[in-house]
Amino acid sequence: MPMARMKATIKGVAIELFFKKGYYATSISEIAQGSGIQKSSIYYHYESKEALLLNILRTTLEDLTAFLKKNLAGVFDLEERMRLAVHGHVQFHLERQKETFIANSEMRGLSRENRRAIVELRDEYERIFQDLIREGIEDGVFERGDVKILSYAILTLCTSGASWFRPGGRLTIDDIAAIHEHFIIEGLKGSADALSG
Amino acid sequence: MPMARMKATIKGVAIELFFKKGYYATSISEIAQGSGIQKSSIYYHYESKEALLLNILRTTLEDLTAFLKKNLAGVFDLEERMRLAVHGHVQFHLERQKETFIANSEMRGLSRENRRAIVELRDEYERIFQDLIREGIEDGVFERGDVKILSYAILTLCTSGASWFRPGGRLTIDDIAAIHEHFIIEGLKGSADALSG
DNA sequence: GTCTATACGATGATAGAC
DNA sequence: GTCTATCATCGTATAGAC
Repeated sequence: MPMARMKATIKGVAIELFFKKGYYATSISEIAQGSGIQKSSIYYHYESKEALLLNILRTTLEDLTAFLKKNLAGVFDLEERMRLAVHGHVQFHLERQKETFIANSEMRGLSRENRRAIVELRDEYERIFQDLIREGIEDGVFERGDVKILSYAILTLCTSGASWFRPGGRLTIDDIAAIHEHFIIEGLKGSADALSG
Repeated sequence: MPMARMKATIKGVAIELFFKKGYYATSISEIAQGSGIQKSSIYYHYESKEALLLNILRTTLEDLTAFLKKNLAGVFDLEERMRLAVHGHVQFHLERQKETFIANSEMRGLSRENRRAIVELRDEYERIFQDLIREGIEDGVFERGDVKILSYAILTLCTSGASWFRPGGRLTIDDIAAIHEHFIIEGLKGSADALSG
């Protein structure tokens, strides 16, 4: 098997296991077994267990941010930009449920320097939402409110779907994204002043 | 030191460590060191590491449910009941931030039977919110909507404060509870129909 | 109730053959 | 690229003295 293939296989198996059992509870042996190789062979592809986790977290956050920027490109209406941002955020979190769950829960498995790098990526993503809220308020599209708290509330609400969503269930990804999109836009326009304290 | 005291000390140390490093990443040795005893002495108070986790999860969920029921006792107006439920939920999650974080993230550390028992406690709590939403809709106080999805959204939103709240910061616990209370009541009354898909 | 000592398996990681 | 063999360490938990 060519290296790139096995490297991707290992990553896929790790995502499944980290999602199901958690990073610390998953052993290199289990990842090797799921990949059909011996545990020592893992180290040919990844230099450590933490490097494997870091790879998962980094690509997930990079893909997430790239997806958001792509969705917003060429759109200038602020309400429409927020709708697209929320919709894309929900969509990505449901389509890549396992990776985003890991990204939201397993940062403690990283060393200080690695964690710093990942937190910076996450903050960059959150800043896009905070800018959208700020611009919307300045423009009068949204009511006044605490930008940081609003952004946390929005992102948490949208991410939450990932914990109960089951593919093939009653609602499609687009249904759920639409529900959140509507709810949040209403909240930002109508009740945002309540969030300023 | 009398047994009850040390048992509580161990539990307190475990809560700190499980919150900071996670259940699997925390060793019995570390808990012992933090408690000022040898690791073997832990087993005089708790029969296993999992029993310690179970104890934390059970008391947290039992206290949470008792707090909610106490808050709702003697109040019959449905909007007021929902306000009190949200306010109490936020308050408890901010006052006992570490325990509720553990309760929300470390259930995977339990065996199947123990997890079943804890999930049942959690479901009992969530059912109180779902009943409130259902009754509010039937009474015409809230707009129509999907009761389960609404309850998940409400609980997630309120719990989220626990991940960024820092005691002594800009906002008090009551401030944050009031913000959420207002935001959710507005959502239930005004935009709830958006959540029915 | 707490101690010292220890059993015993599993872990992440490396060395070197093929 | 993958294998076998192995290392050092640490994990939970127990036995028995005090």
